[in-house]
Amino acid sequence: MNSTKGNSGDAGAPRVRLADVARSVGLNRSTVSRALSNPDRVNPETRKLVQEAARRMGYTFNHSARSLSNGRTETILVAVPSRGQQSISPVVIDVLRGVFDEANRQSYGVLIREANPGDVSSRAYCALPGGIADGILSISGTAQHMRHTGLTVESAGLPIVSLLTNHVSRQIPSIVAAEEQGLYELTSYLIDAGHRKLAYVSCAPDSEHDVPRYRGFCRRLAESGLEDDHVAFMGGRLDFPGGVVAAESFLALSERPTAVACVSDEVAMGFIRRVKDAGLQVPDDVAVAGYDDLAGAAYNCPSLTTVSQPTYEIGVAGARLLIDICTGLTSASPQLVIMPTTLVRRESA
Amino acid sequence: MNSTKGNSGDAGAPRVRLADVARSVGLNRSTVSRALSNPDRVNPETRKLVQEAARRMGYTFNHSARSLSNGRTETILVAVPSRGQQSISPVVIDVLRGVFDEANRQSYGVLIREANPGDVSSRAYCALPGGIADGILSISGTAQHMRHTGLTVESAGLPIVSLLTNHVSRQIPSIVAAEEQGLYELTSYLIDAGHRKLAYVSCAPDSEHDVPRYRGFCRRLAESGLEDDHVAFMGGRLDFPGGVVAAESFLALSERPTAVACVSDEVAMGFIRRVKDAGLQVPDDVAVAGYDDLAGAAYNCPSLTTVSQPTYEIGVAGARLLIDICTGLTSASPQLVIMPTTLVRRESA
DNA sequence: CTGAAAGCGCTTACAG
DNA sequence: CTGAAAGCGCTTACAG
Repeated sequence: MNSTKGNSGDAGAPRVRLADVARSVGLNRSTVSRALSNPDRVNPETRKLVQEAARRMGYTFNHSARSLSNGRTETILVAVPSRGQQSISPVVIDVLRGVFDEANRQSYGVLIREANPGDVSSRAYCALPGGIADGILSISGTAQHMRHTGLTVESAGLPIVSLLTNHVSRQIPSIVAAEEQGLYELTSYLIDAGHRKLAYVSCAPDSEHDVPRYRGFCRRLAESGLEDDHVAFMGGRLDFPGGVVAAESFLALSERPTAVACVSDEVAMGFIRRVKDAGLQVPDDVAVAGYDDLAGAAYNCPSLTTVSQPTYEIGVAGARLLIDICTGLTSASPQLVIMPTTLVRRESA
Repeated sequence: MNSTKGNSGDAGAPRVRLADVARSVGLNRSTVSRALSNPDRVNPETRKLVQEAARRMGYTFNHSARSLSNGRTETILVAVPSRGQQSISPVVIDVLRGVFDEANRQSYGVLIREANPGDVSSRAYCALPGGIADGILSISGTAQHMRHTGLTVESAGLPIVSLLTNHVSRQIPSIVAAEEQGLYELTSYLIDAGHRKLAYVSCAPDSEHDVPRYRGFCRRLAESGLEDDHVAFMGGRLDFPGGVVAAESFLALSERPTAVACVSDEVAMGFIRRVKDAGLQVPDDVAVAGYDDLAGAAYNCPSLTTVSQPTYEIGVAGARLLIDICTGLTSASPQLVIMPTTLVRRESA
């Protein structure tokens, strides 16, 4: 069958197998297997004997064989949204860190797939082979994304958990930040600071992240009877250039709002840059706030007042929930977990 | 054996197996297997029959079974250096994008492991199980890192390729940016602009990335007989705060250099911020340049003159080289590939 | 071109 | 507590 096991590119001697260890200690393979992966079901002395032999011989189990046999891969597949030419979003990266740490802790592997939300042909998941992962973690997946990549519970045939975006209506357990509440509090802060004419800068009006944030903004405005006087700008993109574009619209206004809440830190930075270039002072002429609390937010000039999300914690919680579902510890019921955000006051607003 | 196949968390019907397809078309499993993974070795009509049945029945192969049988996982393991509490370096992220794209193109999976260079106990690789990946891609691994994580050709038992850092002396094929040349050209540019007293800002004097960059800086200085008059500052960290620290030392100087080359963009941004706060003008009082050409470099105020590295391309080339070695297309000889850098002129210098 | 058989390296009921 | 056996779902020389 595979006498030429190990490709031409390999280095080193052939791997030690379970059978080799068994032979060396004079025990059956089943006993050795148990001693290694189910130590309590074996005589303590046997256990020790086997474990020492395994260590001495440099035995490590074969992942494919084990998975094939017991039906679990102890690997999770993480789907991160591609932004085309642009680098992966720093927010997603931070969630990923949490996922790595938790997966590591539980000795799970993490397989990553970058998926293009717009590209219908990226059927990476429609034909997801079996035996590759026990579950799927979707980070910041849009509805379109979920549909196009086959990230539905049925078509994947694997449990799915969504992070950062709420897909409980698709029967997918989701862990999100309290985006609406975050913007509600930020808006409160702006109103308390005396602002009466506010603006909101979004990227696309119906984007997954824009909807709850804008809702929180409007809700707070309504509570102070200010909802009729606000303005909403569209940058068109969730990044620095998007903020610049929005700032142009802002500058063109005859009667400008005195405070603007941006959908993200990157957008806020672009907005600030443009209004500063136009000679305005931030926050004196216009207060500008962001959302995300990226590493760079503290270093911006002026430093950004923003909403901090527990990205790392969402990653940890997501990995844990998914693994618990995979192992049957938790049911796959479409629960929604909302993690608290916190307002970070700095110079820009 | 595994009658309870599929964990309690799974969704959907049991997977279709090769044998199911075989039965449905009245052919042997071997023929079906060939028709699907080695189409040329089968009668065209048979092929079509099988492929249609497979599609109709929603068959996808089982990755574990296939790997176990043919000895290849078609997966690469990527080791990215952990920065502790900090987010993964944006440079590494961009390399990763290239890796994803190329792996995808070749239908390879990408398994990620974040490894802590300082943490000796992170023996993630020492006990790397077989059947998990065909090769390892190490991104920006330091020597210490490689040693501690068992990333040596012998101990991993798998081919390794190093990206961004040169480990050919450890018999590891490496793909790096022309860092020395990049700084040589940047320094040329500064000298041509009339600067005669220059400074270099490093993070740690013997860091993998500092050595070649500083060497390029010094070499160019020497060519103009300027090597005795330069200053080197240490920020201690490869980030914004590191640049701030270095700027303090700079400001304390009685006779200050007129141009400073920083080891990275983040460091340059910190440096600029601090000297601006001290009332200096950039580039008029002091010209400051970075290295990396991060997305934010263009948005900094002033925008950064810097050295651009082909990070995405290095990722693509790295994945391709590793896969070629795994499949035996290329030998695992410790070749060194040096990708060209380019000087990006903006406002800061 | 196709089929029957052996084998990849594990795990896990089932006996004892 | 341990062993013998069957089985996970594929692939691939080997015959025909």
